[in-house]
Amino acid sequence: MIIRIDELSDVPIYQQIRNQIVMGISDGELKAGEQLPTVRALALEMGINTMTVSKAYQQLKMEGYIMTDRKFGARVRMEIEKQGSISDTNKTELKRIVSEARLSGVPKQELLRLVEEYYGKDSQD
Amino acid sequence: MIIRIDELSDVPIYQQIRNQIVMGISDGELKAGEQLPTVRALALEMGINTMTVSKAYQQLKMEGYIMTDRKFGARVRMEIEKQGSISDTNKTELKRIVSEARLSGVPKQELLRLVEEYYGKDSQD
DNA sequence: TATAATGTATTAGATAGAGTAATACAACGA
DNA sequence: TCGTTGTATTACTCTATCTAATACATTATA
Repeated sequence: MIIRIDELSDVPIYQQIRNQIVMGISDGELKAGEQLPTVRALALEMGINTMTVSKAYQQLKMEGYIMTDRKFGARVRMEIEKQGSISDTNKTELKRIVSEARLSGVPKQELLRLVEEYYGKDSQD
Repeated sequence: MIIRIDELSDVPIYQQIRNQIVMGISDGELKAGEQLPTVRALALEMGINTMTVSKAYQQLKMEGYIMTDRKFGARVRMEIEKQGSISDTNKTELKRIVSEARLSGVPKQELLRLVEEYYGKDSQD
């Protein structure tokens, strides 16, 4: 999996790494049980510090997305716990994005289409 | 319009103010041409510094949402320029939110419903 | 047994952004 | 003239981010 860092973004590097891995899992690009690059390998590849990658992995571990092990390194968890609800923070963010899009003249259908695209195949479909 | 600041949030205060005003405009709570509180009044009311509010207003002005005038203070712009598209940043954010929701077991329909709710009545409906 | 690789902890420092604070200025109405 | 408006300026504190250099425990492998 290719991880790209936007140097101009105000989103912290470790957060960008974390986000892209989460999206990779959701997309199916990263499968359950799959091993992630080692912190050293990823840090070397991206030209950043080891601890920056470690922070991303720690957060992912704390959130239940991955497991870390000195034996196998970092792997995607087999069964990610399902809260079943959207966090208040994400709800507020979603409302902000929808509001900005609406004021920019983006049709509602375009937003719905994007959500469909990003969500992908639903197991309930 | 009531603006609430989440002290625990890692979103900067001036950004929270900016976001809530944008959402207020989209919701119709703030109408075109309506006058916003003065920077001093809002700063006093919220117990924050004048310049923090000024930063929020400057950003809103730069983005085309409001107009500032020494005569009338800050007002919502009559005609907000419509780009017609969603910014790359917001697209990435939207994908992140959708991915997290999906992995949390939130059904696609729930997300679509939220977007509908936040968007409100579409002029094209 | 020795070596290498794993995630992690520790400590320190540099840098930038956020927020506060105190003033001051120009523009405009009353 | 006086008050209010947004804004500019300057300085300071505080925090988060990121880098840097090590070190440690654990485990597979030669």
